[in-house]
Amino acid sequence: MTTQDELGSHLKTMGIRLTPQRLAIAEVVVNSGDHPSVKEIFSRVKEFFPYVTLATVYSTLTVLEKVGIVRELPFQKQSRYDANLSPHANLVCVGCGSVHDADVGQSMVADLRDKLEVSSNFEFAGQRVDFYGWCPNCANRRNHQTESPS
Amino acid sequence: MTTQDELGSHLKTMGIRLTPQRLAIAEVVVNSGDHPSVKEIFSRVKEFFPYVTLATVYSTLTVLEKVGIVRELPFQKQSRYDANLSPHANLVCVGCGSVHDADVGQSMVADLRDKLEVSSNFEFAGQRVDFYGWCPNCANRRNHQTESPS
DNA sequence: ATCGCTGCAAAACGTTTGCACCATC
DNA sequence: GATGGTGCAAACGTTTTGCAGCGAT
Repeated sequence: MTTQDELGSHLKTMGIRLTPQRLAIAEVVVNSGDHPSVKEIFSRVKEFFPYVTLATVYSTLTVLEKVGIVRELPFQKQSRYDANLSPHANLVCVGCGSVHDADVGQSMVADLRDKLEVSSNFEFAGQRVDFYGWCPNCANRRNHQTESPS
Repeated sequence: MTTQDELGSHLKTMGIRLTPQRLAIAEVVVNSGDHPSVKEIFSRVKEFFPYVTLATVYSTLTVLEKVGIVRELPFQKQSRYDANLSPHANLVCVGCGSVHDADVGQSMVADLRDKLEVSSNFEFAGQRVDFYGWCPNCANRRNHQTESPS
């Protein structure tokens, strides 16, 4: 639950020029429970700014990432954007493609990072933890559906 | 250390037609310590089969993934391929782009998965754990290099 | 001899870039 | 009024697809 005002002042604080499009794009990503793809962000923003283009969405997302408001999650087909910047795991449904944060396990992600940090001479800067599987809906549909429907 | 014969019989066992190109592509991925990109696989295979094309490499990698010999690791710019199918973490250098398996932490990845599996109603099928940072080489170069060289 | 893989070319797709006009500061 | 963001169009790089000839079975 982040207000437009909060987002707006955050952007201004970072010396970023504030436009209605940027505010709308930021709000879509920040207030989406899921991790929307660029096209999803594009179409949601289009409801308010019918003439907005993908180029603007891409450019704005890059700016928002640079000031630390969102994170890019590159996937095979297209990138999604995440407003949760703390170490956490994502649950990716291989059925419907939905992506959601795992409700628990944040500390384990941090623990794993700490452990790897001491046992390797690697300077850690970030991480990406995705678990693939079937969300409740898709798992259900999968189990109750015969291979060859009559 | 996997021999061509072992790879060959694995492919034959799966009912996959065995060609010299496929053998070479499989060997490159399986016997590469790192996780080569498609273009890297392409150029390594080209040393032995100068007329091989990217289309063949892509098609073969898809087949190899289907029979469970390799895994695709999609990155922002291009996909890499990994022959280590057990749950593990990757160390991705943001300086040089290299990708290597973390030597420890496999059990923690499995533990995290187990914990998430009981606390969510998600049917797990796989995972991808990447840690981003600076490899020893790039970290060194970064620390010993002034921002503005004279 | 059959089936399907290879190599070639073209298409498809997400993302990036160049530029003139316009809005924010 | 100056700077830089927007929208439009074209470019780019990776991946996918269609197809004829050839190689593995």
